Amino acid sequence: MNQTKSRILKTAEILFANEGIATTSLRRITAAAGANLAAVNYHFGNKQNLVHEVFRHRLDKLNSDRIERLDTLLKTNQQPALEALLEALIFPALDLGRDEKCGGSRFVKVMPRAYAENDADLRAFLSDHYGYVIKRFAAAIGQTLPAVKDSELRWQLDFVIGALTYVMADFGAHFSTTSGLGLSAESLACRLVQFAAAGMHSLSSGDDYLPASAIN
Amino acid sequence: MNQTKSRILKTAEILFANEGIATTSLRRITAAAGANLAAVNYHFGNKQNLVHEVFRHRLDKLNSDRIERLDTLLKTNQQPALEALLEALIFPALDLGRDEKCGGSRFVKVMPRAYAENDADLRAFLSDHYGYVIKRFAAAIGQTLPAVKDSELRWQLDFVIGALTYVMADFGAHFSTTSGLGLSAESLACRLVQFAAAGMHSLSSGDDYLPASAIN
DNA sequence: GTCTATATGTAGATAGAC
DNA sequence: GTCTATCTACATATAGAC
Repeated sequence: MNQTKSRILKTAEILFANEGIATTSLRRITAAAGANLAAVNYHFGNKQNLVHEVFRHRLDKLNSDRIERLDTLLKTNQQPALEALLEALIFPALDLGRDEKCGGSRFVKVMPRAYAENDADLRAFLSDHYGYVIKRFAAAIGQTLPAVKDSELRWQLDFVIGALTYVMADFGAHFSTTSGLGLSAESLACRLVQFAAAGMHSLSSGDDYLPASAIN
Repeated sequence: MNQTKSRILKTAEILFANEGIATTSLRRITAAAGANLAAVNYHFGNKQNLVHEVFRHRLDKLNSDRIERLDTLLKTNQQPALEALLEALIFPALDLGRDEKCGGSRFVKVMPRAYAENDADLRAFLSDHYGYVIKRFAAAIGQTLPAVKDSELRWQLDFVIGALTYVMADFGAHFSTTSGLGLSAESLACRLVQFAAAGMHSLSSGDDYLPASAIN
């Protein structure tokens, strides 16, 4: 890849992480990258495509890692444990967050913005390109927890992905400044897997929780 | 409150929810509210103050509801169950999400943006005004789970708030279009409480989870 | 309290020289 | 492939008439 092009891509990722996607101007990006404003349009066509490329650059690998782990699990074990499936979903994400050298730890702060900024085009791009990953995990987890309806599973996975997304952003923020508050990405990932598995097992146990207000 | 002022406040909330805070212009707000552009500066001073007022308008009540529930729990029971404490944290948020009539269901889509857009001023405002709420819950939960270190508890509450924030935004989006995918806000809240309590109990049990990759 | 008009800055995008 | 210069649109904010 052209040097100017890759500098713009890298700088865009940093600024998107720190200052948001919609609010970061092309002028700001090119100035920080030591490139000319017109270079963005030359190399990427327009801002929208630049945003897509920033995500594609990281998510292609993250999601192929997830699918690879999932396939390995399903090949060696036709009914993997919930914990193992959650590991396959969660560990690659926090591996990315731990990757200081290639800048993956920067990208984990960009990801939550895709959800929160709610850019219709970006959501469509992500859903088109990576939606099948969540679908495949939902299907595999559905096999492991047959008592749970599909619509229930959908919400439970939302809990898990919400916690993962939020904690990645928070972890990314603290990791760079305070070296992780004494908690490594790996141990954080283990805690999240344990947390999520316990939560999902509890919700699939059939022992429905009743609010205290309904008991009193 | 002046009619023009309250129309601007309400319209700003809707547009912030749908299109983001930084990216929604005052022109767009006043045009949609049927007001004049200059009215914003007259009634709110500047855009920053308008943003603060949108949040204050909802969060004052949400957080006083949480504190009221927490105080009631602590008054009648000096060691409340984890589930009860999580209810006090979570139920008011999903009550707000269910409030179609007064527009609370709109606001739940604005809240995640406060995290994601990472506006330093807005974060400071929220932390200054409402940070004590999370601190009080952390303290109360710490009493109930004495085996858990403060720094651990911090991450676990992040899991919970991440799941809550994410699911509120997602729920708000689907609630308005499909009437909630067959799941009421109340039952969603119960599931989240059960999920979070099971996760936190598991992490405080001392049975540390080991990744499958470490076992093989 | 509400309006028009305008000052001032910045956004994305592109034409055309080199 | 990279630059300068510029177009067009839209941002926040304010002064001053009514």
